[in-house]
Amino acid sequence: MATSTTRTKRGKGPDKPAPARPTQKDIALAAGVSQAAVSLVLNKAETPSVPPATRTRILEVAEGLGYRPNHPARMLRSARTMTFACVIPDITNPFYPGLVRGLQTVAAPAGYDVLIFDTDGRPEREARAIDWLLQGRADGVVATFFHLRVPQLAVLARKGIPLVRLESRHKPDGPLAIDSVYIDNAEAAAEMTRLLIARGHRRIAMIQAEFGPSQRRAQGYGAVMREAGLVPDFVTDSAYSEESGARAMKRLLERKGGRPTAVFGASDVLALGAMEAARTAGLSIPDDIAIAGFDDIPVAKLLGLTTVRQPEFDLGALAAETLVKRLQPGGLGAPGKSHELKFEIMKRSSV
Amino acid sequence: MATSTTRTKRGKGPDKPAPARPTQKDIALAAGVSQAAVSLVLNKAETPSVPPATRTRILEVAEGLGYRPNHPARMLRSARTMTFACVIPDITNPFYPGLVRGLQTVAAPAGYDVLIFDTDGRPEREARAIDWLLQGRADGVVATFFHLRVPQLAVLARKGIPLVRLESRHKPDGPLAIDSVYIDNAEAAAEMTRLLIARGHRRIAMIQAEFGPSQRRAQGYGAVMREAGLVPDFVTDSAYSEESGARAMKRLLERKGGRPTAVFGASDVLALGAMEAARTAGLSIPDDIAIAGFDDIPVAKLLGLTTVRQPEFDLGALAAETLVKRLQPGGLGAPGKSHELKFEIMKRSSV
DNA sequence: TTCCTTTAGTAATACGTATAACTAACCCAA
DNA sequence: TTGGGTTAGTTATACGTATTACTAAAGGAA
Repeated sequence: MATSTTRTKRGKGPDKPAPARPTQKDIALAAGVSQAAVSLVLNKAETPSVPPATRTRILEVAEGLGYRPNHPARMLRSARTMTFACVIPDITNPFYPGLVRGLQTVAAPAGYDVLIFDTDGRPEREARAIDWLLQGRADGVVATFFHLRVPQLAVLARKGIPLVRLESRHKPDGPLAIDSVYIDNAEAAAEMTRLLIARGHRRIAMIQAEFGPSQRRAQGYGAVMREAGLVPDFVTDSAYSEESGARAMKRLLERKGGRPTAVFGASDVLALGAMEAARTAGLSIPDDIAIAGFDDIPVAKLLGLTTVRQPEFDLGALAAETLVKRLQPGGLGAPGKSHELKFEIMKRSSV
Repeated sequence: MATSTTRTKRGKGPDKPAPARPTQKDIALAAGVSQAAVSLVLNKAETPSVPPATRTRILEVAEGLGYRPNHPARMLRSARTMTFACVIPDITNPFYPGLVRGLQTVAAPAGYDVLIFDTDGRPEREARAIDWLLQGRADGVVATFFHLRVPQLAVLARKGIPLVRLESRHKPDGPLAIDSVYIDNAEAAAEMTRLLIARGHRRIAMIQAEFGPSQRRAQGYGAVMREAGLVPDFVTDSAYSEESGARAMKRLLERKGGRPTAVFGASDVLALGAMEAARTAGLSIPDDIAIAGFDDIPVAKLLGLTTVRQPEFDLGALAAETLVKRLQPGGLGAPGKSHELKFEIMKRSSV
């Protein structure tokens, strides 16, 4: 028993003798019971085999020593991490913090923590995320993948890790524990395009990003344009960043054939960059050029940006609910479902 | 040995037979060696006691089975989580994502992941964060606490978990592994106040939040105001949110004695709310009322908000570097240091 | 041949928890 | 007085990994 008390703990290096975090063994020793009894009392509300007196003593000793359960040990033993991972391209894109908040709001009461993994929208980082998840660091995942498709993602589901994808359209049900939440991006973009046309615009350009939901939004825009007998006009820059948006706008403004009268950014961040570039070029919005976006990030309202509202908080909350259900007994067997939420066109002053 | 192959794994419930993630034992079995040999090969670059042929065989089997190390088991065994926690009031406040990015940028190459914990700026959630950290979920922490002070935080350092606080001023060195990074908030606010006075303003109000760095900023503002023979004028609303800022501004505008000519928001988010309220009231900025903020969040530039730039990315990166150093052998013994970074006044069109 | 060294590993253990299986001591009824 | 049941626990084991201490076999030198 002396071995237990002389234990030095965590790194036998030349560090200061950081006092050990007390374990159940320490409590057991101090309370004169076995470690098993301690575990029983600490975890079960009702313990038929431990009388109230002993129970109280154990709890008091635990309290006195400042006992906190060792999370890694619990994870190992129970094969549960009580953690959700949130895999997103970029936390500095204002769309995602809202999503994260929605996730957390549902996850926390269910006992789950949320861990953020940024991919930068790069394929190798997305692959790393999968690898990371396969190490058993989270019980479930909410993710936006720009590059990976179901074949690469299926490994998660097969290993018992449910995944909820933030998607840009309805996905057919599949046999695996891969669900999705989405708004109909194509229809939303179509509606926004119709609005621009209704306002009299004929030369409408769309600023796209290379990957991600931009594609689907472009489809909606393109379809409506052609339907109206107009020519879709795409400018693609790399990422969902203001810099990309500004660069694309510059290219539009420098064109020989004259500039468009309206520009539809595939995301608010792109639209913001476009607005800045337009202002820098001395154009006034919406008189000289109309600008629309997609996402309705918090700033959009302040800047008067006309945009498509995605209910990001609700999307996150719904994703979390889906995961919580999946992780209840038997939940992994159900086929993958696709949940649609409604978008809304926010008409403001930029159009 | 049949026991190992018939193992069903993770939840003996009525779930689908999710195939087990292979362990070192499985590799050992398939390669005809012991688990110890597998661990050796997988972890050490050089293994004198395992010849190249065996080594290659083990690696091939591991690859073939799709082996991924079990993170919880590693954590338990090595008492290292390879995770940093980032404890912040609210990830939707645009100041923090930049900080997180800085953190991640330094943490990732050093092998650390970053986990986000929102406190909402509420004392009980801050206490929960401490509790959570004491469960051994992270090797180090970067945090902004609005309520907890060193006495409550010391427990982390005493248990060997280094902490870097995002502070609003210099902190004297302490014996514990508690460091801080900061810009001189009082001086920054003072300088901004001087700018407002130089622009001819006499009636300058400050919108404060109840807790957090607002206090320190208010001190700088108050000192300069009094020095200049002016009367500090504080309006306090609860949180760092646009709603709070707008509410506070409304109160300022509805005052009987006439409204101030300049308003200094203790944070950009507060200033943004104030701007909106001013616009709603039909005032033009800066002609009818000047507005200044603090933080230089990304939108500030777009909206032309004059503000104090905090190098949030660098603050995060520096915090991460500090943690990485602390976690090197012997790093926990050094006294706590306070690192100052420079702020910058961003003069834009709102003042 | 004997002893020593090298090679190529293996066996055992610990990390902290949860839980299934067991048991000693006592009481009560038949 | 024997058997069964309850009370109050305990013992043992497993989760997957990392690491220390050990060893069997082969090769070489004296």
